[in-house]
Amino acid sequence: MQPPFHRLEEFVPLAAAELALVTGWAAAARWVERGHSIRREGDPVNGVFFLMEGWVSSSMMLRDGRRQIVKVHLAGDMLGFPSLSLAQAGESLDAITDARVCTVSNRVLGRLVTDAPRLAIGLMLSTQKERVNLMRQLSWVGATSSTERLAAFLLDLHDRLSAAGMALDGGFDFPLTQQQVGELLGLTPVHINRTFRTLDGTGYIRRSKGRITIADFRGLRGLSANGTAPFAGQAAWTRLGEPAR
Amino acid sequence: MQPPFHRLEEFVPLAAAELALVTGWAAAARWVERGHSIRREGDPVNGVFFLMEGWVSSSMMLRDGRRQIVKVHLAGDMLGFPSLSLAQAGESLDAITDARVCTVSNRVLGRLVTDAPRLAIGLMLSTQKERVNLMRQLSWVGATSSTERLAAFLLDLHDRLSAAGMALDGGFDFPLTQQQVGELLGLTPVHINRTFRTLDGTGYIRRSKGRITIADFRGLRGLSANGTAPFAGQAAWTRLGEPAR
DNA sequence: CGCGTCTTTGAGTCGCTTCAATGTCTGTGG
DNA sequence: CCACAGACATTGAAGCGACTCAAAGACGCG
Repeated sequence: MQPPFHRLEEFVPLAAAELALVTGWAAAARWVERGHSIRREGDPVNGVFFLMEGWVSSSMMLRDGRRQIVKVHLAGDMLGFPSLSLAQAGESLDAITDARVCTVSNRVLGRLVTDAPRLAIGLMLSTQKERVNLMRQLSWVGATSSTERLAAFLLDLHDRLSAAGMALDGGFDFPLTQQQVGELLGLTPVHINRTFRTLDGTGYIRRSKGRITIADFRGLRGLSANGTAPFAGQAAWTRLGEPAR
Repeated sequence: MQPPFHRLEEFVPLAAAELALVTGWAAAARWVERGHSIRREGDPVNGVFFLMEGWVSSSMMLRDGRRQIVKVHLAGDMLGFPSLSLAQAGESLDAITDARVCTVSNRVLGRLVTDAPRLAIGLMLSTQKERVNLMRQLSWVGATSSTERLAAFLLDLHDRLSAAGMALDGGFDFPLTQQQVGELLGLTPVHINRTFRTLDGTGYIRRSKGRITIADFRGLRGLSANGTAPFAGQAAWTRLGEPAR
């Protein structure tokens, strides 16, 4: 199976040398078992990570022990970028399923601007995309009901899995526990359960163990409070004047 | 009054040529009146903005008309970066007070990597910082009570104003309406009001029109659910190997 | 003075939480 | 191959925090 570079090339196509570079990262991947941490809040920031395979959550802990999952990462995502601005890591990265990740050290990152300028710009745009996604999630959590929230999340997840070739006919693997979904959407696991039951009771989705199928896209989209974000793809790069040769 | 470049230099000190560049931006500033938009959701993405003076909100609209304010920007902030990844702007930028902003065009941005590499890296780190802040806000909104949320927001705001020299002895101007605070924290204006009254009834803060004073930092911090994020400052740059000459 | 915007207050309701118990599945060891 | 433990899902009942609806102050401005 080829490494999931689709996210890296979403905004800027990679030059041959750059492709070689990231292929080099991929060679040094390591396995992390389900439930184990890739990096914990407070750990030193030695670099960022590239997720080759599996699902990983990025979360922050509150003082009272409550946890907010900030994002569920899929294969192809870069992890840990935000902590570059911090003295110690501000987010925990935990493997939801068994996961394969490789580390991109600070040193390599620092050289990226000169060694792989197109990749650097691509990562910058990718980071902005993550910010948009965070803003969208914030708006779900801040301003919508549990049904709207869950609907929006499932649709978003489907789109992302779909882009990675991991969804077929609206169906996809779903390894998250209801507890985790709750921590992501700011709801209790109990209420997540009732909301799930509402959605599949109404026929919007179907569930079997470890798997979800979206049965009625139109209906779900009707529930969800905001549409799909119009990411610009390569146009974002062109717009900047394709500065990196 | 000198332009608020403190945010631009938080992570990487600017070279003389770079300082000249941003001073050039500042020369072309324009005024935006309180209540008016700098850019609306759906507008074309012609560049980003630098906020010279005043308060600006960045918000997303949901289909049902509800609005989520994603961030309150202060003088020195860069605005509109996330929309670089989008085909049309995904966020509205609205002047909360009269504001002075200048535009940084796509073309200028595109050249930044080669023309002002240190600034480019500084902006990249700054963007990561914004991501951390967004994550923190998400965790407030997703997992804390109204009191904790408001306390955390006021403390955070104070710290930011303080860094810009706009707070004295815990006191600062506060031009937001309770409606806007509600849209920011995911609560109704009515409930924001009651929460405010609780906070100043208990003596944590004092309010007079358009102004807030934090009277009991220790107490407020006790309410707030997470501490201050440990931003790395110049160390973040050093860690990357100071790659940009 | 009068109008619009914002703040404050009260009363009633609802969505989500809490607490608690039961059901179901999976893996594991005897 | 069955018994059992642990993790997860499901369900019910009761409570509470935040919302809704509504009305009345307070302030600023023309």
